[in-house]
Amino acid sequence: MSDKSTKKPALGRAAAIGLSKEQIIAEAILLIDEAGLGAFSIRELSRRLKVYPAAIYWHVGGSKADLFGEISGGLTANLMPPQEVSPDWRETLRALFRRFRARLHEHPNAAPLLGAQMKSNGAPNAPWVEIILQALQQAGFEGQERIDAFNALVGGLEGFITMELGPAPEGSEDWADSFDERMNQLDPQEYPLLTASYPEMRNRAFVTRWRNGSDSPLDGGFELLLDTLILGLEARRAR
Amino acid sequence: MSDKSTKKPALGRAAAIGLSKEQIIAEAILLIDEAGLGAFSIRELSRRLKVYPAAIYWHVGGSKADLFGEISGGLTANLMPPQEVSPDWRETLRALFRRFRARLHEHPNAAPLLGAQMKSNGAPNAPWVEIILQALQQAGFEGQERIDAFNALVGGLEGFITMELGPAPEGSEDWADSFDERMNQLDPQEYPLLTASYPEMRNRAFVTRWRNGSDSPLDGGFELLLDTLILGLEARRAR
DNA sequence: ACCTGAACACCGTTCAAGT
DNA sequence: ACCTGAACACCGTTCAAGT
Repeated sequence: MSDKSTKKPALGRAAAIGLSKEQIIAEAILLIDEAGLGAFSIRELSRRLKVYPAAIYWHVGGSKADLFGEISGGLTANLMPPQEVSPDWRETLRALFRRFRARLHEHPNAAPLLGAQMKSNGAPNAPWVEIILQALQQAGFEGQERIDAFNALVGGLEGFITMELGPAPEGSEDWADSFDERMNQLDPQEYPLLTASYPEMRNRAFVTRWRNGSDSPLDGGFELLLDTLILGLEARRAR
Repeated sequence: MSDKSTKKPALGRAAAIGLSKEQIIAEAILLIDEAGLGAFSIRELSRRLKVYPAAIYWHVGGSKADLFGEISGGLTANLMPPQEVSPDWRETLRALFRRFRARLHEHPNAAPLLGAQMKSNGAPNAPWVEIILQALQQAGFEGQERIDAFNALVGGLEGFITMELGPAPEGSEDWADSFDERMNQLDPQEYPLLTASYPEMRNRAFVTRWRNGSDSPLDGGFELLLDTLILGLEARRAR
């Protein structure tokens, strides 16, 4: 029976719709990009694909979490091919995490799937991990300290991006007035630095913002963090 | 009419149940601690309090997000009284962020409300911000660089904790087998460091874990991050 | 193999009505 | 002022049945 790769997709058979896993994931990312993770639902996705909700479940393993895992996995694949790894571990780390951040900024609404939840397709991003471990080895870290340094780098930098792209509160711009008012009520005697810095920190710093990082990216903070971590790792080795 | 602070809570009137905002928030935290953020719902909360769902809405402003904001705000209040701030900025930062992490580890399931989502009651934690800005001033940071450093510290450290306490995948322990198997299939030639380190990294490092930080805390990574950041900030000032 | 169609057990939120 | 009771418009997921 030549039911494999006939041009017409199984015309006459029941499955003439030709839904595929890749197609579902692609449409899911589109939906998340447009409407946000909070507005995403299997039912809305099925409406877009013009199929019944149950059709989704046939292609992607039994649950919404599995679908999120697939999306998450695809988002961070192929970040840095081996030949682009620099001989200088500092450059390698800088380039790797900058690309990682840039990738997530392309799909900010999907970012929480990575850092905030542990959604994965069960296939850890091995090349990514290996590059970081290798850089740390070059920097002189061994054994348990290398693993701690790995966690510090990943937790610090991916954590930053996760917070940066965390979903904004619902009534996006209604917050401006109430937020500003509360800030103006603060006693400058008690909070001299915060009250003085608020004009520059407003929506440009954690805690004092209500817009998220896709509208107001925190480039300066990320670059300083990256720089400080590398400087700190050097200083630690120098002791 | 003395309907204020009579001993018996308005007996005879309709509202004899005596539901209060504080009571609702306390029970909500209990529910989140026990069942996790994913299993939390207004309806389940109302069942525990033995009231109709709509009763919740009367006390806490119009939405579930507002309730989450209240919880989030209460969780980080009173972290460090002014008299406990050290004259050494390094000690101040260390103590502040260690306490912050300890606080979130007491309610790990509620942690995503802080870092991962921007849930807040509209009242930024002013004392907390002021202490960090003050420490950075003592360290010699001014103007925009101080704000960048603030973002680097908060994003890096709170981000680490957010990732550390991110919710684990659903079938908690079913992941062990499939995860181990995938790791054993990796080519040691291609991934020498990862395959060699996997025994020590299994559930003790980001990316190579399926349990979350309340079961498997990443103490070493956090301490190294804190140390590295402070060393890095010093090195940056020394230039 | 792939999808329909219907069903089940849930949600968050609103609103009139009661006391 | 505070809560009931019912309703509305949604969910995720399962399962028999169709082709």
